[in-house]
Amino acid sequence: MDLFEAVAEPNRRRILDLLRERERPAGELVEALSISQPGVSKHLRLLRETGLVGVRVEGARRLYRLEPAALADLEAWLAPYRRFWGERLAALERHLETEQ
Amino acid sequence: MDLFEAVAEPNRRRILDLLRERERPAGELVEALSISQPGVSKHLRLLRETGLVGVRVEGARRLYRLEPAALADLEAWLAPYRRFWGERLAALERHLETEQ
DNA sequence: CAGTTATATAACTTGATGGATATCTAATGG
DNA sequence: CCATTAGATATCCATCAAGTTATATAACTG
Repeated sequence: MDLFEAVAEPNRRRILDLLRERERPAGELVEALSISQPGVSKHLRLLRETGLVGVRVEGARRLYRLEPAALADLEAWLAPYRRFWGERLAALERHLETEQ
Repeated sequence: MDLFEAVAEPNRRRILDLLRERERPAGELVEALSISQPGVSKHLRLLRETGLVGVRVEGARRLYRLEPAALADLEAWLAPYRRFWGERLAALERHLETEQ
């Protein structure tokens, strides 16, 4: 599973969003996600494998944290498009100004 | 199919990348993609349905163009993470400076 | 008009994905 | 220790996505 597919799944995006705030134990993510505990565990494994999250064992709990560097490839792919729609927006703005 | 899934597929990303340069007829995309013509046609339909590309009929050909505004939701999702890994990089830089 | 070219649609196959339940492991608390 | 809690792994199932071949549609071309 590559980065793009990892991020395509809504529950996984939700997990990442939650971890953006702070490190969380798996159980907390289970509560947040309305799918089964093994389901969440599976998503967490995938996220680990793609490098998007890291884990830290603390007693019986596993604390998951965001590993945002793994999003670099997505960012890199998107970057050239950003410029693109920036141009569009700029054009629209110019148009609106002219209209006034 | 939502935006994230649309972009998760490598052939579709390739199509978008090609259309970033310029408008192209479907056939040109078929040549570039090493999958069958109907395969490409199917991807183009999905990309149309998610608003990522637009078409223009010119005689027997369909000219596809990029519709970059449709990437806004992806951009919006990614944005808060960008700040995040900026912080990390900054922290690393500070660390390296301290080490020296 | 007949044949060819460009593209879309239909039907089908296959593999991967996401979910569930059941079970295993390891740590905690009494 | 034993029961409980936290989480991972195993297995199974249904769905879906992506590819293929075959066929339909429509526009050019001689």
